[in-house]
Amino acid sequence: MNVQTRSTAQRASYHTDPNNQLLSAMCEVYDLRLSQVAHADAALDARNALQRASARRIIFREHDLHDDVPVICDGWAASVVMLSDGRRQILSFLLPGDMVSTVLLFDPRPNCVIEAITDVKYRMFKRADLKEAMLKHADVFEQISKAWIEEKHRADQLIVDLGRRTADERIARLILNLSERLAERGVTTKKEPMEMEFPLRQHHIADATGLTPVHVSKVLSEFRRNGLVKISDRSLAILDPTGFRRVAHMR
Amino acid sequence: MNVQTRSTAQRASYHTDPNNQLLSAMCEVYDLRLSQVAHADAALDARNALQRASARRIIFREHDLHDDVPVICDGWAASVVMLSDGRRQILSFLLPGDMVSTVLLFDPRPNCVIEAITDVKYRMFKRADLKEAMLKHADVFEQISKAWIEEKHRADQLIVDLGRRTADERIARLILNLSERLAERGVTTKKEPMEMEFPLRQHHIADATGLTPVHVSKVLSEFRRNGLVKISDRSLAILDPTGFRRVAHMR
DNA sequence: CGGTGTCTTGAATACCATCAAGTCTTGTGG
DNA sequence: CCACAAGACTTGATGGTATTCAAGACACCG
Repeated sequence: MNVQTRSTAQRASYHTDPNNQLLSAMCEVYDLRLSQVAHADAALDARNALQRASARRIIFREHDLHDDVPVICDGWAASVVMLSDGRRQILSFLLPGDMVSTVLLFDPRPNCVIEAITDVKYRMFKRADLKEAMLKHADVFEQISKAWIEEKHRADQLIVDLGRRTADERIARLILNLSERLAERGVTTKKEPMEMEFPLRQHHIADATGLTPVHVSKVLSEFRRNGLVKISDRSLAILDPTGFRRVAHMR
Repeated sequence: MNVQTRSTAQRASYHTDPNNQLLSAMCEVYDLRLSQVAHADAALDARNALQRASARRIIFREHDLHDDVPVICDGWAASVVMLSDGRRQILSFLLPGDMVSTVLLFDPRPNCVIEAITDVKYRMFKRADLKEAMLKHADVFEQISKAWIEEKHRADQLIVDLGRRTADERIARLILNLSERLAERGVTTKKEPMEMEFPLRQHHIADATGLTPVHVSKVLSEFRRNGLVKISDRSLAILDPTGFRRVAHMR
Protein backbone atom coordinates (compact mmCIF):
# COMPACT_ATOMS: atom_id res chain seq x y z
CA MET A 1 0.00 0.00 0.00
CA ASN A 2 2.81 2.35 0.89
CA VAL A 3 4.53 1.47 -2.32
CA GLN A 4 1.57 2.67 -4.30
CA THR A 5 1.43 5.77 -2.16
CA ARG A 6 5.01 6.62 -2.96
CA SER A 7 4.67 6.06 -6.65
CA THR A 8 1.64 8.30 -7.10
CA ALA A 9 3.03 11.12 -4.99
CA GLN A 10 4.75 13.39 -7.42
CA ARG A 11 7.99 15.13 -6.71
CA ALA A 12 7.51 18.86 -6.28
CA SER A 13 9.55 20.96 -8.66
CA TYR A 14 9.00 24.21 -10.44
CA HIS A 15 9.84 22.46 -13.67
CA THR A 16 6.56 20.60 -13.44
CA ASP A 17 4.62 23.83 -13.15
CA PRO A 18 3.53 25.28 -16.46
CA ASN A 19 1.83 28.15 -14.70
CA ASN A 20 4.70 29.60 -12.80
CA GLN A 21 4.66 32.86 -14.62
CA LEU A 22 6.75 34.76 -12.13
CA LEU A 23 9.75 32.54 -12.47
CA SER A 24 9.49 32.31 -16.24
CA ALA A 25 9.12 36.07 -16.54
CA MET A 26 12.23 36.49 -14.43
CA CYS A 27 14.19 33.98 -16.44
CA GLU A 28 13.05 35.63 -19.62
CA VAL A 29 14.48 38.89 -18.36
CA TYR A 30 17.76 37.20 -17.79
CA ASP A 31 17.61 35.74 -21.25
CA LEU A 32 16.90 39.18 -22.72
CA ARG A 33 19.81 40.66 -20.88
CA LEU A 34 22.07 37.79 -21.71
CA SER A 35 21.17 37.57 -25.37
CA GLN A 36 23.30 40.66 -25.77
CA VAL A 37 26.23 38.93 -24.16
CA ALA A 38 28.62 36.36 -25.47
CA HIS A 39 28.73 33.10 -23.53
CA ALA A 40 25.28 33.67 -22.17
CA ASP A 41 25.10 30.34 -20.41
CA ALA A 42 28.24 30.98 -18.45
CA ALA A 43 27.02 34.42 -17.45
CA LEU A 44 23.68 33.03 -16.32
CA ASP A 45 25.38 30.42 -14.26
CA ALA A 46 27.61 32.96 -12.65
CA ARG A 47 24.80 35.32 -11.82
CA ASN A 48 22.19 32.99 -10.46
CA ALA A 49 23.61 29.53 -10.27
CA LEU A 50 21.48 26.80 -8.81
CA GLN A 51 22.33 26.38 -5.15
CA ARG A 52 21.58 23.58 -2.77
CA ALA A 53 20.78 23.27 0.92
CA SER A 54 20.11 20.02 2.71
CA ALA A 55 17.16 19.46 5.00
CA ARG A 56 17.12 21.41 8.27
CA ARG A 57 19.81 23.80 7.10
CA ILE A 58 19.39 27.54 7.16
CA ILE A 59 19.50 29.14 3.74
CA PHE A 60 19.18 32.71 4.77
CA ARG A 61 20.01 34.22 8.09
CA GLU A 62 18.17 37.04 9.80
CA HIS A 63 19.72 40.50 9.80
CA ASP A 64 22.34 39.60 7.22
CA LEU A 65 22.43 41.98 4.32
CA HIS A 66 21.71 40.45 0.97
CA ASP A 67 21.95 41.68 -2.57
CA ASP A 68 20.08 38.64 -3.81
CA VAL A 69 16.57 37.33 -3.70
CA PRO A 70 16.33 33.55 -3.49
CA VAL A 71 13.70 31.64 -5.43
CA ILE A 72 12.96 28.06 -4.46
CA CYS A 73 13.33 25.70 -7.41
CA ASP A 74 12.90 22.34 -5.75
CA GLY A 75 11.88 21.12 -2.31
CA TRP A 76 10.14 22.81 0.63
CA ALA A 77 11.40 25.59 2.90
CA ALA A 78 9.95 27.86 5.58
CA SER A 79 10.34 31.45 6.78
CA VAL A 80 10.72 31.29 10.53
CA VAL A 81 10.81 33.91 13.25
CA MET A 82 12.68 32.85 16.36
CA LEU A 83 12.23 34.48 19.73
CA SER A 84 14.97 34.71 22.31
CA ASP A 85 13.29 32.20 24.61
CA GLY A 86 13.13 29.54 21.93
CA ARG A 87 9.58 30.02 20.76
CA ARG A 88 9.30 29.76 16.99
CA GLN A 89 6.71 30.92 14.50
CA ILE A 90 6.61 29.91 10.85
CA LEU A 91 5.37 32.79 8.71
CA SER A 92 4.98 30.78 5.53
CA PHE A 93 5.97 27.62 3.78
CA LEU A 94 7.88 28.09 0.55
CA LEU A 95 7.12 25.69 -2.28
CA PRO A 96 8.93 25.26 -5.57
CA GLY A 97 8.54 28.38 -7.67
CA ASP A 98 8.05 30.69 -4.68
CA MET A 99 10.13 33.77 -4.26
CA VAL A 100 11.16 33.89 -0.61
CA SER A 101 9.48 37.23 -0.18
CA THR A 102 8.66 40.17 -2.39
CA VAL A 103 9.82 42.39 0.47
CA LEU A 104 13.37 41.31 -0.31
CA LEU A 105 13.09 43.15 -3.61
CA PHE A 106 13.13 46.39 -1.66
CA ASP A 107 14.67 45.62 1.70
CA PRO A 108 18.06 43.91 1.98
CA ARG A 109 17.46 43.05 5.62
CA PRO A 110 15.05 40.15 6.14
CA ASN A 111 13.26 39.83 9.44
CA CYS A 112 13.18 36.07 9.46
CA VAL A 113 15.28 33.02 8.80
CA ILE A 114 14.75 30.77 5.78
CA GLU A 115 15.06 27.13 6.72
CA ALA A 116 15.16 24.17 4.37
CA ILE A 117 12.58 21.52 5.28
CA THR A 118 13.56 18.98 2.64
CA ASP A 119 16.69 19.16 0.56
CA VAL A 120 16.23 22.34 -1.42
CA LYS A 121 17.51 23.76 -4.67
CA TYR A 122 17.24 27.49 -5.15
CA ARG A 123 18.47 30.31 -7.34
CA MET A 124 19.66 33.72 -6.32
CA PHE A 125 18.48 36.67 -8.41
CA LYS A 126 20.18 40.02 -8.05
CA ARG A 127 17.89 42.54 -6.47
CA ALA A 128 19.18 45.32 -8.71
CA ASP A 129 18.45 43.26 -11.82
CA LEU A 130 14.94 42.48 -10.70
CA LYS A 131 14.13 46.06 -9.78
CA GLU A 132 15.37 47.22 -13.14
CA ALA A 133 13.43 44.49 -14.92
CA MET A 134 10.33 45.40 -12.96
CA LEU A 135 10.42 48.95 -14.28
CA LYS A 136 11.29 48.01 -17.85
CA HIS A 137 9.16 44.94 -18.50
CA ALA A 138 5.44 45.18 -17.89
CA ASP A 139 5.02 41.43 -17.49
CA VAL A 140 7.65 41.23 -14.77
CA PHE A 141 5.96 44.09 -12.96
CA GLU A 142 2.67 42.26 -13.34
CA GLN A 143 4.01 38.98 -11.98
CA ILE A 144 5.70 40.62 -9.03
CA SER A 145 2.52 42.52 -8.20
CA LYS A 146 0.67 39.24 -8.28
CA ALA A 147 3.19 37.64 -5.95
CA TRP A 148 2.85 40.62 -3.65
CA ILE A 149 -0.95 40.33 -3.53
CA GLU A 150 -0.74 36.61 -2.91
CA GLU A 151 1.87 37.00 -0.18
CA LYS A 152 -0.11 39.61 1.71
CA HIS A 153 -3.33 37.69 1.32
CA ARG A 154 -1.77 34.59 2.82
CA ALA A 155 -0.31 36.60 5.70
CA ASP A 156 -3.70 38.13 6.43
CA GLN A 157 -5.38 34.74 6.37
CA LEU A 158 -2.81 33.42 8.80
CA ILE A 159 -3.48 36.33 11.14
CA VAL A 160 -7.16 35.44 11.19
CA ASP A 161 -6.40 31.75 11.70
CA LEU A 162 -4.07 32.40 14.62
CA GLY A 163 -6.26 35.06 16.17
CA ARG A 164 -9.68 33.54 15.84
CA ARG A 165 -9.63 29.86 15.00
CA THR A 166 -9.36 26.67 17.04
CA ALA A 167 -6.55 24.15 16.74
CA ASP A 168 -8.65 21.84 14.55
CA GLU A 169 -9.48 24.61 12.13
CA ARG A 170 -5.93 25.89 11.94
CA ILE A 171 -4.44 22.52 11.15
CA ALA A 172 -7.11 21.57 8.65
CA ARG A 173 -6.78 24.91 6.90
CA LEU A 174 -3.01 24.63 6.75
CA ILE A 175 -3.26 21.26 5.07
CA LEU A 176 -5.95 22.42 2.65
CA ASN A 177 -4.00 25.54 1.74
CA LEU A 178 -0.89 23.53 1.03
CA SER A 179 -2.84 21.05 -1.04
CA GLU A 180 -4.37 23.88 -3.08
CA ARG A 181 -1.02 25.53 -3.65
CA LEU A 182 0.43 22.24 -4.80
CA ALA A 183 -2.54 21.61 -7.06
CA GLU A 184 -2.08 25.03 -8.70
CA ARG A 185 1.46 24.05 -9.49
CA GLY A 186 0.32 20.78 -10.93
CA VAL A 187 2.42 18.71 -8.57
CA THR A 188 -0.60 17.02 -7.03
CA THR A 189 -4.06 16.04 -8.16
CA LYS A 190 -7.42 17.41 -7.22
CA LYS A 191 -8.98 14.00 -7.64
CA GLU A 192 -10.14 12.18 -4.55
CA PRO A 193 -8.57 10.89 -2.49
CA MET A 194 -6.48 14.04 -2.68
CA GLU A 195 -2.99 12.82 -2.18
CA MET A 196 0.26 14.73 -1.96
CA GLU A 197 3.85 14.68 -0.97
CA PHE A 198 3.95 15.95 2.61
CA PRO A 199 7.43 16.37 4.07
CA LEU A 200 6.35 18.42 7.11
CA ARG A 201 7.14 17.14 10.56
CA GLN A 202 4.56 17.71 13.25
CA HIS A 203 6.73 20.37 14.81
CA HIS A 204 6.56 22.31 11.53
CA ILE A 205 2.79 22.19 11.72
CA ALA A 206 3.01 23.27 15.35
CA ASP A 207 5.24 26.24 14.54
CA ALA A 208 2.99 27.29 11.68
CA THR A 209 -0.25 27.06 13.66
CA GLY A 210 0.98 28.47 16.96
CA LEU A 211 0.41 25.17 18.78
CA THR A 212 2.61 22.62 20.55
CA PRO A 213 3.81 19.47 18.80
CA VAL A 214 2.00 17.41 21.41
CA HIS A 215 -1.30 18.97 20.60
CA VAL A 216 -0.73 18.69 16.87
CA SER A 217 -0.21 14.98 17.36
CA LYS A 218 -3.49 14.70 19.23
CA VAL A 219 -5.47 16.62 16.63
CA LEU A 220 -4.01 14.64 13.73
CA SER A 221 -4.81 11.40 15.53
CA GLU A 222 -8.36 12.62 15.90
CA PHE A 223 -8.52 13.45 12.18
CA ARG A 224 -7.25 9.98 11.37
CA ARG A 225 -9.72 8.31 13.72
CA ASN A 226 -12.53 10.19 11.98
CA GLY A 227 -11.39 9.02 8.58
CA LEU A 228 -10.60 12.52 7.36
CA VAL A 229 -6.96 12.04 6.40
CA LYS A 230 -4.35 9.39 6.04
CA ILE A 231 -0.72 10.23 6.73
CA SER A 232 2.04 7.81 6.01
CA ASP A 233 5.54 7.80 4.75
CA ARG A 234 5.85 11.56 4.11
CA SER A 235 2.69 11.69 2.10
CA LEU A 236 -0.80 12.81 2.99
CA ALA A 237 -4.19 11.92 1.57
CA ILE A 238 -7.41 13.77 2.28
CA LEU A 239 -9.86 10.89 2.40
CA ASP A 240 -12.98 12.95 3.06
CA PRO A 241 -12.54 16.37 1.44
CA THR A 242 -16.08 17.47 2.26
CA GLY A 243 -15.83 16.60 5.91
CA PHE A 244 -12.36 18.04 6.10
CA ARG A 245 -13.43 21.33 4.57
CA ARG A 246 -16.25 21.46 7.07
CA VAL A 247 -13.75 21.15 9.91
CA ALA A 248 -11.72 23.92 8.30
CA HIS A 249 -14.77 26.11 7.74
CA MET A 250 -13.86 26.34 4.08
CA ARG A 251 -16.36 25.67 1.34
CA MET B 1 -6.40 65.97 36.35
CA ASN B 2 -8.48 64.85 33.43
CA VAL B 3 -8.55 68.38 32.16
CA GLN B 4 -4.79 68.42 31.97
CA THR B 5 -4.86 65.02 30.34
CA ARG B 6 -7.15 66.25 27.61
CA SER B 7 -5.18 69.36 26.94
CA THR B 8 -1.84 67.59 26.50
CA ALA B 9 -3.22 64.84 24.29
CA GLN B 10 -2.65 66.03 20.77
CA ARG B 11 -5.08 65.49 17.96
CA ALA B 12 -3.80 63.03 15.38
CA SER B 13 -3.63 64.40 11.88
CA TYR B 14 -1.34 63.89 8.95
CA HIS B 15 -0.87 67.63 8.82
CA THR B 16 1.17 67.43 11.99
CA ASP B 17 3.49 64.87 10.48
CA PRO B 18 6.49 66.37 8.75
CA ASN B 19 7.82 62.93 7.91
CA ASN B 20 4.96 61.50 5.97
CA GLN B 21 6.88 61.16 2.79
CA LEU B 22 4.48 58.77 1.11
CA LEU B 23 1.59 61.13 1.21
CA SER B 24 3.66 64.12 0.25
CA ALA B 25 5.23 62.23 -2.65
CA MET B 26 1.76 61.30 -3.82
CA CYS B 27 0.47 64.81 -3.51
CA GLU B 28 3.52 66.09 -5.30
CA VAL B 29 2.69 63.81 -8.18
CA TYR B 30 -0.75 65.28 -8.32
CA ASP B 31 0.72 68.74 -8.26
CA LEU B 32 3.07 67.78 -11.06
CA ARG B 33 0.21 66.43 -13.08
CA LEU B 34 -2.02 69.32 -12.30
CA SER B 35 0.54 71.99 -12.99
CA GLN B 36 -0.08 71.20 -16.62
CA VAL B 37 -3.78 71.82 -16.22
CA ALA B 38 -5.80 74.95 -15.81
CA HIS B 39 -7.97 75.18 -12.70
CA ALA B 40 -5.70 72.81 -10.81
CA ASP B 41 -7.55 73.13 -7.52
CA ALA B 42 -10.84 72.14 -8.98
CA ALA B 43 -9.31 69.15 -10.71
CA LEU B 44 -7.58 68.04 -7.51
CA ASP B 45 -10.79 68.32 -5.59
CA ALA B 46 -12.64 66.32 -8.17
CA ARG B 47 -10.09 63.56 -8.27
CA ASN B 48 -9.36 62.99 -4.63
CA ALA B 49 -11.66 65.12 -2.56
CA LEU B 50 -11.52 64.83 1.17
CA GLN B 51 -14.17 62.45 2.38
CA ARG B 52 -15.58 61.84 5.82
CA ALA B 53 -16.88 58.89 7.78
CA SER B 54 -18.20 59.03 11.32
CA ALA B 55 -17.11 56.63 14.04
CA ARG B 56 -18.16 52.99 13.67
CA ARG B 57 -19.07 53.43 10.03
CA ILE B 58 -17.65 51.24 7.31
CA ILE B 59 -15.54 53.11 4.78
CA PHE B 60 -14.76 50.29 2.48
CA ARG B 61 -16.66 47.10 2.03
CA GLU B 62 -15.20 43.69 1.32
CA HIS B 63 -15.45 42.27 -2.17
CA ASP B 64 -16.52 45.55 -3.70
CA LEU B 65 -14.44 46.58 -6.64
CA HIS B 66 -12.64 49.86 -6.24
CA ASP B 67 -10.69 52.06 -8.61
CA ASP B 68 -9.44 54.12 -5.69
CA VAL B 69 -7.02 53.70 -2.85
CA PRO B 70 -8.03 55.51 0.32
CA VAL B 71 -5.47 57.29 2.48
CA ILE B 72 -6.40 58.23 6.03
CA CYS B 73 -5.92 61.95 6.66
CA ASP B 74 -7.40 62.30 10.11
CA GLY B 75 -8.67 59.96 12.81
CA TRP B 76 -8.24 56.22 13.38
CA ALA B 77 -9.57 53.31 11.35
CA ALA B 78 -9.07 49.53 11.23
CA SER B 79 -8.94 46.78 8.63
CA VAL B 80 -11.18 44.01 9.86
CA VAL B 81 -11.85 40.47 8.70
CA MET B 82 -15.25 39.14 9.68
CA LEU B 83 -16.08 35.46 9.81
CA SER B 84 -19.53 34.10 9.15
CA ASP B 85 -20.08 33.13 12.78
CA GLY B 86 -19.39 36.64 14.04
CA ARG B 87 -15.74 36.24 15.02
CA ARG B 88 -13.73 39.29 14.05
CA GLN B 89 -10.01 39.89 13.57
CA ILE B 90 -8.40 43.28 13.13
CA LEU B 91 -5.47 43.07 10.72
CA SER B 92 -4.16 46.54 11.39
CA PHE B 93 -5.00 49.93 12.77
CA LEU B 94 -4.79 52.79 10.31
CA LEU B 95 -3.45 56.07 11.60
CA PRO B 96 -3.40 59.46 9.87
CA GLY B 97 -1.11 59.30 6.86
CA ASP B 98 -1.54 55.55 6.32
CA MET B 99 -2.54 54.19 2.98
CA VAL B 100 -5.18 51.54 3.66
CA SER B 101 -3.05 48.90 2.01
CA THR B 102 -0.39 48.82 -0.66
CA VAL B 103 -2.10 45.73 -2.02
CA LEU B 104 -4.94 47.95 -3.21
CA LEU B 105 -2.52 49.47 -5.70
CA PHE B 106 -2.61 46.20 -7.59
CA ASP B 107 -5.77 44.43 -6.55
CA PRO B 108 -9.15 46.11 -6.79
CA ARG B 109 -10.74 43.52 -4.53
CA PRO B 110 -9.89 43.98 -0.85
CA ASN B 111 -10.18 41.00 1.47
CA CYS B 112 -11.25 42.99 4.49
CA VAL B 113 -13.50 45.79 5.61
CA ILE B 114 -12.23 49.23 6.60
CA GLU B 115 -14.03 50.54 9.64
CA ALA B 116 -13.79 54.01 11.11
CA ILE B 117 -12.92 53.97 14.81
CA THR B 118 -13.13 57.70 15.39
CA ASP B 119 -14.57 60.17 12.95
CA VAL B 120 -12.28 59.88 9.97
CA LYS B 121 -11.26 62.05 7.06
CA TYR B 122 -9.71 60.35 4.08
CA ARG B 123 -8.77 60.92 0.46
CA MET B 124 -9.26 58.62 -2.48
CA PHE B 125 -6.40 58.32 -4.94
CA LYS B 126 -6.97 56.77 -8.34
CA ARG B 127 -5.16 53.46 -8.62
CA ALA B 128 -4.28 54.11 -12.25
CA ASP B 129 -2.72 57.45 -11.37
CA LEU B 130 -0.65 55.96 -8.59
CA LYS B 131 0.60 53.06 -10.68
CA GLU B 132 1.59 55.44 -13.40
CA ALA B 133 3.30 57.75 -10.93
CA MET B 134 5.09 54.80 -9.42
CA LEU B 135 6.71 53.96 -12.73
CA LYS B 136 7.52 57.53 -13.68
CA HIS B 137 8.69 59.04 -10.41
CA ALA B 138 11.46 57.33 -8.54
CA ASP B 139 10.54 58.92 -5.22
CA VAL B 140 6.96 57.66 -5.43
CA PHE B 141 8.25 54.19 -6.18
CA GLU B 142 10.59 54.51 -3.23
CA GLN B 143 7.87 55.63 -0.82
CA ILE B 144 5.49 52.92 -1.91
CA SER B 145 8.20 50.29 -1.52
CA LYS B 146 8.81 51.59 1.96
CA ALA B 147 5.12 51.39 2.78
CA TRP B 148 5.06 47.82 1.49
CA ILE B 149 8.04 46.82 3.64
CA GLU B 150 6.46 48.41 6.67
CA GLU B 151 3.08 46.83 6.02
CA LYS B 152 4.49 43.34 5.60
CA HIS B 153 6.75 43.72 8.59
CA ARG B 154 3.82 44.67 10.79
CA ALA B 155 1.78 41.75 9.48
CA ASP B 156 4.64 39.35 10.22
CA GLN B 157 5.03 40.73 13.72
CA LEU B 158 1.33 40.26 14.34
CA ILE B 159 1.57 36.65 13.20
CA VAL B 160 4.28 36.02 15.76
CA ASP B 161 2.33 37.82 18.46
CA LEU B 162 -0.86 35.85 17.83
CA GLY B 163 0.92 32.55 17.36
CA ARG B 164 3.44 32.63 20.16
CA ARG B 165 2.74 35.28 22.75
CA THR B 166 0.57 35.46 25.86
CA ALA B 167 -2.32 37.87 26.35
CA ASP B 168 -0.19 40.23 28.45
CA GLU B 169 2.51 40.41 25.83
CA ARG B 170 0.09 40.91 22.96
CA ILE B 171 -1.72 43.78 24.62
CA ALA B 172 1.44 45.49 25.83
CA ARG B 173 3.02 45.16 22.39
CA LEU B 174 -0.05 46.54 20.68
CA ILE B 175 0.01 49.61 22.89
CA LEU B 176 3.76 50.11 22.45
CA ASN B 177 3.53 49.71 18.68
CA LEU B 178 0.77 52.27 18.47
CA SER B 179 2.68 54.66 20.67
CA GLU B 180 5.77 54.31 18.49
CA ARG B 181 3.80 54.86 15.31
CA LEU B 182 2.23 57.96 16.78
CA ALA B 183 5.61 59.21 17.97
CA GLU B 184 7.06 58.80 14.46
CA ARG B 185 4.27 60.97 13.19
CA GLY B 186 4.98 63.54 15.85
CA VAL B 187 1.46 63.41 17.25
CA THR B 188 2.65 62.23 20.64
CA THR B 189 5.72 62.63 22.76
CA LYS B 190 8.40 60.16 23.67
CA LYS B 191 8.87 61.87 27.00
CA GLU B 192 7.76 60.09 30.11
CA PRO B 193 5.08 59.61 31.06
CA MET B 194 4.38 58.68 27.45
CA GLU B 195 0.94 59.98 26.85
CA MET B 196 -1.26 59.70 23.81
CA GLU B 197 -4.70 60.02 22.40
CA PHE B 198 -6.20 56.53 22.62
CA PRO B 199 -9.63 56.18 21.04
CA LEU B 200 -9.69 52.36 21.04
CA ARG B 201 -12.45 50.55 22.86
CA GLN B 202 -11.50 47.36 24.65
CA HIS B 203 -13.31 45.35 22.00
CA HIS B 204 -10.94 46.83 19.40
CA ILE B 205 -7.99 45.63 21.45
CA ALA B 206 -9.67 42.25 21.77
CA ASP B 207 -10.21 41.96 18.03
CA ALA B 208 -6.65 42.98 17.31
CA THR B 209 -5.07 40.59 19.81
CA GLY B 210 -7.32 37.59 19.26
CA LEU B 211 -8.72 37.75 22.80
CA THR B 212 -12.13 38.38 24.33
CA PRO B 213 -13.17 41.82 25.59
CA VAL B 214 -13.58 40.35 29.06
CA HIS B 215 -10.02 39.15 29.16
CA VAL B 216 -8.70 42.43 27.81
CA SER B 217 -10.45 44.20 30.65
CA LYS B 218 -8.79 41.91 33.18
CA VAL B 219 -5.32 42.35 31.71
CA LEU B 220 -5.65 46.13 31.54
CA SER B 221 -6.84 46.22 35.14
CA GLU B 222 -3.77 44.23 36.08
CA PHE B 223 -1.54 46.68 34.18
CA ARG B 224 -3.16 49.56 36.01
CA ARG B 225 -2.82 47.86 39.40
CA ASN B 226 0.89 47.41 38.72
CA GLY B 227 1.32 51.06 37.85
CA LEU B 228 2.29 50.36 34.27
CA VAL B 229 -0.32 52.43 32.48
CA LYS B 230 -3.05 54.93 33.15
CA ILE B 231 -6.12 54.99 30.92
CA SER B 232 -8.73 57.67 31.21
CA ASP B 233 -10.95 59.68 29.02
CA ARG B 234 -9.79 58.26 25.67
CA SER B 235 -6.16 58.85 26.43
CA LEU B 236 -3.44 56.51 27.60
CA ALA B 237 -0.22 57.13 29.49
CA ILE B 238 2.58 54.63 29.88
CA LEU B 239 3.70 55.38 33.42
CA ASP B 240 6.51 52.83 33.60
CA PRO B 241 7.96 52.40 30.10
CA THR B 242 10.76 50.11 31.29
CA GLY B 243 8.47 47.76 33.13
CA PHE B 244 5.96 47.88 30.32
CA ARG B 245 8.56 46.99 27.71
CA ARG B 246 9.65 44.10 29.92
CA VAL B 247 6.09 42.77 29.91
CA ALA B 248 6.03 43.15 26.13
CA HIS B 249 9.43 41.51 25.72
CA MET B 250 10.60 44.54 23.82
CA ARG B 251 13.81 46.28 24.63
C1' DC C 1 24.96 0.24 19.45
C1' DG C 2 23.96 4.54 21.63
C1' DG C 3 22.27 8.91 20.15
C1' DT C 4 18.97 11.75 18.16
C1' DG C 5 14.76 12.92 16.22
C1' DT C 6 9.84 11.77 15.77
C1' DC C 7 5.54 10.50 17.34
C1' DT C 8 2.10 8.90 20.80
C1' DT C 9 -0.48 8.82 25.04
C1' DG C 10 -1.95 10.02 29.75
C1' DA C 11 -2.16 13.07 33.78
C1' DA C 12 -1.94 17.50 35.79
C1' DT C 13 -2.08 22.31 35.08
C1' DA C 14 -2.49 27.07 33.10
C1' DC C 15 -4.54 30.25 30.42
C1' DC C 16 -8.15 32.18 28.42
C1' DA C 17 -13.25 31.77 27.20
C1' DT C 18 -17.85 31.77 28.58
C1' DC C 19 -21.57 32.97 31.44
C1' DA C 20 -23.70 36.10 34.38
C1' DA C 21 -24.73 40.12 37.05
C1' DG C 22 -24.06 44.69 37.98
C1' DT C 23 -22.26 49.70 37.38
C1' DC C 24 -21.61 53.54 34.74
C1' DT C 25 -21.70 56.21 30.58
C1' DT C 26 -23.58 57.67 26.20
C1' DG C 27 -26.99 58.48 23.10
C1' DT C 28 -31.79 59.16 21.68
C1' DG C 29 -36.56 60.08 21.22
C1' DG C 30 -40.57 61.59 23.69
C1' DC D 1 -35.00 67.60 30.22
C1' DC D 2 -36.03 63.16 31.47
C1' DA D 3 -36.63 58.23 30.62
C1' DC D 4 -35.07 54.53 28.60
C1' DA D 5 -32.08 51.75 25.70
C1' DA D 6 -27.72 50.50 24.22
C1' DG D 7 -22.92 50.37 24.73
C1' DA D 8 -18.76 50.03 27.60
C1' DC D 9 -16.45 48.26 31.36
C1' DT D 10 -15.75 45.42 35.63
C1' DT D 11 -15.72 41.39 38.47
C1' DG D 12 -16.47 36.65 40.01
C1' DA D 13 -17.63 31.83 39.10
C1' DT D 14 -17.14 28.06 36.10
C1' DG D 15 -15.52 25.47 32.12
C1' DG D 16 -12.88 24.09 28.03
C1' DT D 17 -8.95 24.14 25.13
C1' DA D 18 -4.35 23.79 24.77
C1' DT D 19 0.12 23.48 27.44
C1' DT D 20 3.36 21.25 30.24
C1' DC D 21 5.41 17.29 32.07
C1' DA D 22 6.59 12.65 31.68
C1' DA D 23 7.37 8.14 29.87
C1' DG D 24 7.71 4.99 26.29
C1' DA D 25 7.81 3.15 21.27
C1' DC D 26 9.89 3.43 17.00
C1' DA D 27 12.94 4.71 13.08
C1' DC D 28 17.18 6.33 11.29
C1' DC D 29 22.08 7.23 11.21
C1' DG D 30 26.88 7.57 12.13
